[in-house]
This record gives sequence, C-alpha cells and structure tokens, in this order.
Amino acid sequence: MKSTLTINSANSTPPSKGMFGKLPVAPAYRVVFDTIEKLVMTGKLKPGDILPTETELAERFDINRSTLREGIRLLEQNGLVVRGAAKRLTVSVPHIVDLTSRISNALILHDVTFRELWETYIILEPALAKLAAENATEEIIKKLEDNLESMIACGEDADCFNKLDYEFHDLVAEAACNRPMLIARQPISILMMPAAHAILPRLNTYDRVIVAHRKILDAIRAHDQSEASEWMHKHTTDFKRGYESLGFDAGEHLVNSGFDVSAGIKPQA
Amino acid sequence: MKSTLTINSANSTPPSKGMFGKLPVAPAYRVVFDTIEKLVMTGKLKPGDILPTETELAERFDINRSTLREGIRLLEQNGLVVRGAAKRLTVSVPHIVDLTSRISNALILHDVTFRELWETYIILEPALAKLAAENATEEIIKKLEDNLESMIACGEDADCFNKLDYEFHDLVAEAACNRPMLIARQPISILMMPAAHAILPRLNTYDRVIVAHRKILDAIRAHDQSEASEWMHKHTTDFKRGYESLGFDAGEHLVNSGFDVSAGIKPQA
DNA sequence: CGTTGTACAATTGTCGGACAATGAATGGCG
DNA sequence: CGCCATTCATTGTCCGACAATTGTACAACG
Repeated sequence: MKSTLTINSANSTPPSKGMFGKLPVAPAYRVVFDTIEKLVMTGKLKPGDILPTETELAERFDINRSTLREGIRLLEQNGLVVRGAAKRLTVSVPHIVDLTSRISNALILHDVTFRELWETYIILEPALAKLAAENATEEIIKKLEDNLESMIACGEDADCFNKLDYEFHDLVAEAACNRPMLIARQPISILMMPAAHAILPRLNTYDRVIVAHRKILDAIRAHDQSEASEWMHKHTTDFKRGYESLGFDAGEHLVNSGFDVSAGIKPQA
Repeated sequence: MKSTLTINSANSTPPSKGMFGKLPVAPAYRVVFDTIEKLVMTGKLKPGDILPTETELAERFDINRSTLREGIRLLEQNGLVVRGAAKRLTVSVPHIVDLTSRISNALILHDVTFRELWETYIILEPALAKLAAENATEEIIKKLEDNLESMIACGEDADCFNKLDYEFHDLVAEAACNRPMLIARQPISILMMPAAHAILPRLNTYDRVIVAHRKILDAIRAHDQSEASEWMHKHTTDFKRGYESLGFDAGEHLVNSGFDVSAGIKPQA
C-alpha cells in the first residue's frame, strides 16, 4: 500500500466542519477506467488502436488481472473499447445506437411523460426535415423514395406500414447530417414507437400519411427547407391530434400508459 | 459446461451466406448484466431496492464472485446500481448528468462539428424558453432573477460573466420541465462552453446579453411563450453572429478548433 | 500456388480461495 | 440512556489455476 498522507501537506487551513469530506479515494478498477478513458479522450489512444493483453496491462498498472478486468468492463460498457477480431481489446468510439438505447431506458426509469416526448418530437422533426432539405445526399433521397414506394405498396398491412413510417422518419433524421439532433431524436422515436403502433391503424389515415411523406420527400429533393419543415410540422401535429382524439392523455407516464415500453429495451448492440 | 450443440437442431435450411452470423454466446458477466438490467427495466427491481450481497448473488447465479463483479461493473457504469449507504448495492436510476457527459464524450470522439452544435442549439434554446414560459415555477424564476442580478453585479469580470451566462441558460432549460430536451441540450451546452468562454469577452456586448436575459426572464415570468421564444432566438443568433464575426468556422471540428474540449470530460458524477 | 489440416502458443473467461480494510451491528460500560 | 470497544459482514484486492478459444506456424495435400 502506498502512502497517501501527503495529500493535504500544503493545506494549512484548520480542520473545520465541511472540509476534509471524503477525499476521493477511488477503487483501483475505477482508476483504470479513468486513466484509459482520459487516454482515449485526449487522443493518446485512437480508435482502432489495440491495447496490450490483460496480463500485460495488469502488470503495467501493478494491479491484479481480476481488478483490471473490472476496469475493462467499465470501458466496455462505455463503448470505448471492444473486443476486436483477435479478441484483443481495441479502442473504439461509442456507437450512437448504444447511447440512444441507454437514453431511452433512462427516460423510462425517470417516468418521462408523453407530454415531454411530444413537445420535443414536434420541435425536432421539422428542424430535422429542414436540415435534410439542406443536406440530403442523392443516396439517401433514393432510400426515401424506395421507402415511400414500399409504403404505398403495403396497403393496409399495419405492421408493414408502421415499420416503414418509422424508417421514413429515421431516414429524414439521418439525411439531416446532424448527430446531436439525431441522438436527441432517436430515443424519443423509440419510446413513441409502441404508441404509434397502436394509433396509426386506428386512425384510418394512411392516405394522409402518405401524402405528407410525399410532400416532405419532394421538398427535401427540391432542397426547399421551409416547405420540408412545414410539412413535417403538419405531419407531426396531425399525428398528435390523432393521438389525442383517441383519448390518450399526453400527461400520462409511459409506464402507466399501457404501451409496452419494454419494446424499447436494449436493441442489443 | 453445458452442451450448446442443440442450437441448430431444428434448423434445416442450408448454410447460405448471411446466416450463421455470430451466434449469441454471451460471456457470463454479460448475462448477469442483461438479467439484472431486465429486472430493473421491467420493474421487478425498483430504484431503492437493495440487492443481495455479492457472495449471495454469485451463489444464486452459480458463478464465481469475480465473474459476478464484472457484471456488476457493467450495471454500475450504466447507472442502474450504486453503492448505497451500507456499501450494499442499491438499484438506482441513471442520473441525467452521467448520460449527458457520456453523450458529450461520444460527440467529441465522433468529431462533431460546430455547425451541428449551432444548428441544434438554435433550435433547442428557443423551444426551451417557450416551455419555460409555460412551466416555470416561482422557485426557478427566483433563481433566474438572482442570476440576472449577479450578472449585473459582476461587471467586467469575464469568468464570472461566463459562469453566470452558462447558469442562466441551464436554469431556463430546467424551467422547461422537459427531460428529453434537457438531455439533448446539456451536451451541446457543455461542448460550446469553451467556445463561449473564448468569445463572450471579446465581443464587448455584455450589455446586449444582459438585456436579452432580462427580456427572456420577463417573458418567462409573464408566461409569454412567444416572447420568450423570440428573445431567446435573437439572443442565440446574436451570439452565433459574434462567433462568426471573430473568424471561427462553424464547419470546424471540435478537436481542431483550438478550444480545450477536455474541459467537457467527465464532470465525475 | 493456394488450400487444408495439425500442433503449438497466447489469451480470455472462469474458477476457487484468501485477506486487509472498512462500515455495520452488537453488546458492555459509564 | 448514551458512548465506546468489539465482533461481524462485506467489499476491494490479490494469488494461482485451468479449459476453451483463437491466432500462428508449419506441414501435407490438391
């Protein structure tokens, strides 16, 4: 055990009440995490770099391999390292999908209300549509066209329709080329999916949805930002009205809503 | 070791290309994580519940304590359990601050650009101000008033001014009572802080900032949603203009921008 | 030459046991 | 009844070990 008694050597203030409160003596496995995380965040370790073997790392840090492994688990859960091809630890960047599923889970546990989801959704979707009109590539426009065609083709098949609707909005968000907004939108989209699944079929407004999607797609293709934004706004408020007209209360908490929130659990990266 | 050879016993399809992709043989520590996570997400374990001791858990799962501990580390990093008072493992809900700092880190590693941050910020801030005008409590309005007073009082002290500006926007976001939007805003706020710190003092527009804050506060107090939204819009675009007028390129990546992004690293929950 | 098979080495996932430190609980003592 | 020392339970850490898996080197084969 190394001495840690010199920490306050230069501190001459008398020991008053609040002072000296639980100095942060982190467990070794946490130090491992902090250390390697900092190395990654400061660029000293770059994505793709391969870390030494567990035995060697443990030797260098002068801790036991078991303890080191606990630290590795923290890094792993953070998405900062993955097991590469040769099972060796490889530095990585956290995948967006990991983040978004954790955010959804956290929101569920925090008893987020539909009101909050709606408020955010109605802000983000038009903003993303606008950006999509600005930044969409040919490639993704093609995907949107395919999506719209499939949607027309699937007729009254509710499952098919829901899936394609979800995908359409996902594609628009992707087309916007804005990752902070993408990360913000994804959890909401996940959490509202069960609701959408329950609502869309009961509205009998497949045509309205298709029209809106077409208008949005046209606007994106024409790089008409305000048109894209406006139609997306109409589209989402339209959907929300449908939601309310079916007697759902936007103030309701997800867990009490009767929708199967567990559908949003861990898409398993 | 239990036999796992019966997995494909009922599968009579010929081995084509995409098939047989990495069958999900998860290590035991990951199974521990998945199992307990599911228990929490489905409500069978509620926040505040105290888990059995490590030894007992290991016995029940019939695995070694070391292995179990690795699973615990995954839960811990996810914020689903914390070490409670008696050092016992306590079920918890992920703290927002944990999420937001991880999102910032991820955005840094993904080389997010200032353009993306600005685009999102300019959307979110007015939306949050609007919601704040709708939902702000007396308590938080008081905090906003205190903040504004302090800001007037701190005069030309740039550090003080920056800190209070950051806090003001944080308070507005908090007043909005919308956690999805809060979670979306926080990482952006963190990442732009260094930039704001560098820019604000060079703009010599302390007065403009104070005027804007006052207008926003007044609108929130009066529950005037559109006024709050509009002034926040002016305020943020004003700030962005200042940013650009100083020669910064919004397309720049954070890591190349010269700002110390490491300031956004791990506020250490 | 490219492919296939085999033996070997390295590495991980898992295990059992062990112990010091630390907080909690308990009971004695004033 | 409240304070203090002791006991106890639990965690953080360590050690040593081993089977399974996988990479590697090399030989055999077409």
